[in-house]
Amino acid sequence: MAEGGEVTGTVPRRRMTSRELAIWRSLADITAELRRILGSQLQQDSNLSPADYEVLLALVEADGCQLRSSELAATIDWERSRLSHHLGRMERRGLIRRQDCPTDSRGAEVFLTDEGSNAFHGATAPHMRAIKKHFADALTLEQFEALDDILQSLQGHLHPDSRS
Amino acid sequence: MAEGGEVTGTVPRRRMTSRELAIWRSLADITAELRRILGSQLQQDSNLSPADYEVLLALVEADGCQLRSSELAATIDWERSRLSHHLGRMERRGLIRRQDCPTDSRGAEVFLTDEGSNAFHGATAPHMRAIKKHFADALTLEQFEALDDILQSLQGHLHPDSRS
DNA sequence: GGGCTATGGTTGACGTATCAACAAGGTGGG
DNA sequence: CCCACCTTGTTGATACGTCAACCATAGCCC
Repeated sequence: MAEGGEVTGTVPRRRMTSRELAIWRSLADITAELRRILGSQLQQDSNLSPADYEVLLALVEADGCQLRSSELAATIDWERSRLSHHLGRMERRGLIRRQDCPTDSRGAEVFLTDEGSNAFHGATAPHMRAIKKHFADALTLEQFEALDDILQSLQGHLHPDSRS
Repeated sequence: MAEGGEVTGTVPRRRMTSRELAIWRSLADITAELRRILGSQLQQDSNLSPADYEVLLALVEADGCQLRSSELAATIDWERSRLSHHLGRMERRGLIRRQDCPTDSRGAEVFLTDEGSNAFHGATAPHMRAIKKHFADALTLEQFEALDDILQSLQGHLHPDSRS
């Protein structure tokens, strides 16, 4: 993995080649298609959008299946506004409920309903199967190693100072 | 790149490991963030959305900077309905225009306005720079090789029969 | 030609994401 | 206590993507 004799370690190199551009486009297209496939599979199997699933996952993993709205937003890295709109829709569908927070009258506690919990648990197994089928089954162990390495480089490039 | 002595060539392997799942989540998150960054940069620099850019690119590369609506849809792989909505918005902004097709009275020809052409040409250089800065500069040549290989595997897995 | 089906394109409804503005409750310094 | 300021969460406007329904024309077969 170590560089050979070529220089230009961390210095931005010359120009971007057309091959590098093509690889970016391919990466963008293929990941978009994977998202689309997995999303519509999830919708078909469980009537949940990927966004629903993300919210439910965060709640299931939280203590007592409930979270302050802003903690939930921080957990899944959403803007508060987006979360508020989405929680409104999920509440209408009976997946979650909100109630006033006892310790801060501005706040809201979000918690799972039984229906939300059932939906999440019913969705997980088919969703994992779909990820395996469409993504994991395509790659060899060596390719996973290489991809992990690449993703760490990209992550480090986007957020240079976040540890680990 | 050839497999060692391990078996299980094309047969779906055992279970998906949690590491493989984590790599998928990381891939999805990082590519989403890259799209977001590049998209908002494009918007800031040129007041174009990524979708606008894709449409303009297809038109610029077409003969005479014009295309039948359905050819355009095929070129960029969009549903006709999505394209129709988007062309409506782009037309309101003066980026493109539509006119009846002389050889097929159902059809519509889409063509670039001067404004659309200028917007596209002004957008390209900063957009390329942004892709270089946020994506290409993060990776080594070896990583590009590996990523290309991985993407071809994924592509082949998603569309087994499309040549090259 | 008359009718059937396929194709090209538009529309409306709905869910979703982002932005800016906002209301209302907290917090801390004077 | 009071006021300025921060945080929490909601709302409305706008843009976007998908789906199903739709209209008009083209192509075809009798």
